[in-house]
Amino acid sequence: MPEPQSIADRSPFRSAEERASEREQKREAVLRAAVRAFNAKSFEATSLDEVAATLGISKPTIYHYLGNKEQVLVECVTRGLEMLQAAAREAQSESGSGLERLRRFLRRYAEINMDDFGRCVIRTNDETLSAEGRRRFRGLKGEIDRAMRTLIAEGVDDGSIAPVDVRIAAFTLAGALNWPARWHQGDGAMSPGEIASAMVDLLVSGIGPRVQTRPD
Amino acid sequence: MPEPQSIADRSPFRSAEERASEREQKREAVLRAAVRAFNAKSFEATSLDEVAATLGISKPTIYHYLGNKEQVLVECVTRGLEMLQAAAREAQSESGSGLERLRRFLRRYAEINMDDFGRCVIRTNDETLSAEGRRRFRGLKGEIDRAMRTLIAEGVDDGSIAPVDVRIAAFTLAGALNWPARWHQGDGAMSPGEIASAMVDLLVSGIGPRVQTRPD
DNA sequence: AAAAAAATCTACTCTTCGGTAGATTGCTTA
DNA sequence: TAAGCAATCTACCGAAGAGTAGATTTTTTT
Repeated sequence: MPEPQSIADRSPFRSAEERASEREQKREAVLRAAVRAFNAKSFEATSLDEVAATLGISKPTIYHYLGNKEQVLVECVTRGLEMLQAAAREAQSESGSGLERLRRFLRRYAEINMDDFGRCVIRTNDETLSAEGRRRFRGLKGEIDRAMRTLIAEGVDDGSIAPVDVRIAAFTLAGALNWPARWHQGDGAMSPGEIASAMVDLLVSGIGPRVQTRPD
Repeated sequence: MPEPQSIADRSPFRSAEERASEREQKREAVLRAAVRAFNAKSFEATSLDEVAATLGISKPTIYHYLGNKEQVLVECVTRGLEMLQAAAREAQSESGSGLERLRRFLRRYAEINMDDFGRCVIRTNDETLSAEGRRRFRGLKGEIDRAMRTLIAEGVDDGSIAPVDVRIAAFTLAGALNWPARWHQGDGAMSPGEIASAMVDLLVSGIGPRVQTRPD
């Protein structure tokens, strides 16, 4: 029994848009495979031959979709940085006390650092990049760092955050929430969201004994 | 005018111990130069030719003192890990509440992570190492991690630390205090000790608003 | 003084890997 | 149907860098 619908769906004659989108999908698949390999070992220790092999293709095919090895990395970190940037902009446009907005941002920040592309941002050190890539990378990271400091400062101003040294606080929070990029494996009992929440709660409350709030 | 004392001091005829110690000094100089280069870029991106050049020697001379490139790295991380191990043992043998002992340990932990060899421990990921080196590396790191968790658990038990999830707390504290290995440069206004203290204080108190302790 | 050992160098080898040339296959378009 | 273009491959080039061979120089020992 013929199935015309099905044949029409997967006709071998693609339209121009379909071809463009297929190309885009392949490009994305290359980036996804590359970022996983970079995260599993390191950018330097990963060869494009290895990345190609995991996709069942050859190295020149990667060059058909991306200019060179550095560009592969730059595209990966750019994806991660754009996620972080979006989170930062969202946090800045929200309502609520400084602490509430910082909390939301930090949770999202931590989650992104457990994503393939987010992990890559953390694990990439800018000395790896060419002058041009380094400029861009630092610029975007700086923007995210400034957003975090602004949120902290606003919380201090409105009293929702203790009067901390903003610079030290930003390093401490970012450091704690960057670290999952090094150990989180995607297995384990807790989801990234649960880990993020637990860590942020701890950073807000501290590990010191809770002050006994006397019932009135 | 002859200076017999000075000639005796720096006689060209060394004793056996002097020769052994000179060899040891040269070996140490190689490790110090290597760890600085590894920290500035990365192990993979640093060639032994570069390391040799900073010492004004040639690559084969490095091989005269150390077996191969991996052994150079292993020696560097071992030095760092031994410092951490010493700090962990000290913390466990001290007196005081769990929180007090944890604080002292964390400050020392953070300081070591701003030292050349400590930074190298943090920046080295075990996938770089051979099976043998990896086993050793993981073993020592695990010991330090267990010590931190034990201190946290003891603090929870004696009430000096809030009833936190020990695993999450260990990841959060370690992550925050590992991060200086990535950004601390040795310049900057604050000393490693000051940075360590400020970060630990923040982690203990949290960034949340301090509960107003009502005067009685 | 001769022999042995230690320290160091120059000049290699061999492998890995980024990147390219150019052929092949097959779809698209005029 | 011919020309053009997209996707992919095999086979290579050249640079970098880990590690070694073996010579040379210096120091130590006998």
